Amino acid sequence: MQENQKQKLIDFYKNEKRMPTYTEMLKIFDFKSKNAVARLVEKFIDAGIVSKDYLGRLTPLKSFSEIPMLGLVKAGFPSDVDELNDTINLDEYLAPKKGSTYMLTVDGDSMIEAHISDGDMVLVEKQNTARDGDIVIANVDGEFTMKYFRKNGDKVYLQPANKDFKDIYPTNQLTIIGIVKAVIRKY
Amino acid sequence: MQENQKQKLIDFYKNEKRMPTYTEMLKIFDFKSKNAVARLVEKFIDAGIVSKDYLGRLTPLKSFSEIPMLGLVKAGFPSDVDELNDTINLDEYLAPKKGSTYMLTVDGDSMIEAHISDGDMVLVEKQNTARDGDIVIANVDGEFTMKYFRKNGDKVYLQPANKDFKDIYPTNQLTIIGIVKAVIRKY
DNA sequence: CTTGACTGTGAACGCTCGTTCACTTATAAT
DNA sequence: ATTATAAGTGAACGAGCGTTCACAGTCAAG
Repeated sequence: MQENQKQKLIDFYKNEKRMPTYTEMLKIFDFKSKNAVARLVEKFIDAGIVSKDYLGRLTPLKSFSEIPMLGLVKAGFPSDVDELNDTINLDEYLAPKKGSTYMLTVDGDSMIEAHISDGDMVLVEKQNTARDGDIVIANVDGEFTMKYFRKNGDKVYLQPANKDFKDIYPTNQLTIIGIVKAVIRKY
Repeated sequence: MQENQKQKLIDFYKNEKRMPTYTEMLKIFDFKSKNAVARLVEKFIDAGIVSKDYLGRLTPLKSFSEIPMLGLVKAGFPSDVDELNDTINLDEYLAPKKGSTYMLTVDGDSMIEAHISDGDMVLVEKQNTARDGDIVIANVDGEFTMKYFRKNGDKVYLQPANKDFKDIYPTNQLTIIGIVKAVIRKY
């Protein structure tokens, strides 16, 4: 099996969000007999690229949606990447609670000392409670903002991560809207 | 159609990486006739949750893999989330070149002024060229490191983002291994 | 040249899929 | 009570699926 056959299969799955039928694979791999396809599928299975579920249907395995997790930067890239079996699915890793996760763009540098810069993206899980130290999206007296949530006894306030900003003590209302679960910056 | 029917469908797709057959949906939705399933599927299609491709096969739409992109933090959450149609697929957004993207854990604070901290994750695209200003993973004289890549005429060196570190001028060898495309920090 | 392994073709077959039709039950309006 | 609409049952059907068999071509080893 060639590497580009594997890629063709992955490409199909990416485009169609499903596995191809054997008839479709005739075209994909330029065969003329479904038997040839069946043999190729067996090789895919042996190679651990796909599997068949309890109904005998083709299902994609890790290589379709996961990316390799290497160790520390210091360790560099291993000579043989195949040796590594630690992989991660970005979707599941970053947004496990799909229904209640949202992405926001950061505006301003009030959290710069927490290494969250203007223009970064944050993944927020919607919920209305927070613990001391969480980075939250909150509505304070009608304004939306992202800050550290601080709770000291029954004293509650929002704390920026920037010397130029002051702590925010709500005068009327402080509503926790969500908790920042991840920061993403793209170059 | 109830919301939890939609969720059952999404859960099935998440687990099996494919859509259920009508017979499987009998169990999922507790029907006894495939006709009832067919009617429900029509509603799913009308609701824009799934579609049928050119072969008449069910395929998932955005709600299966994408998360909503809201605007700036300042803008807060809209009252009606459904009004937003801007969504993003984390996998495609962060790792468009699946085959050559790897995830590394950052070791040390040499890039702290670029707001990349010890313990952060970086997504790296493997390639052996870089442009001035790129953040690269490189092998300098046998050591792996992450730094700014600097090129001034034919003078090439690596520059940390930390006053406590000095620029690195390779004595023997400098090999670009990959370019940092994204930084991810999870809380 | 023979042999065997590998790879592909072509055709046949049973099975399950999604569709469809007639009928029944439930819900709500008049 | 009557009617209309929606929602579910059960059975039947054609089509396409994945499987399998016999057979042909290719290539390297003996």
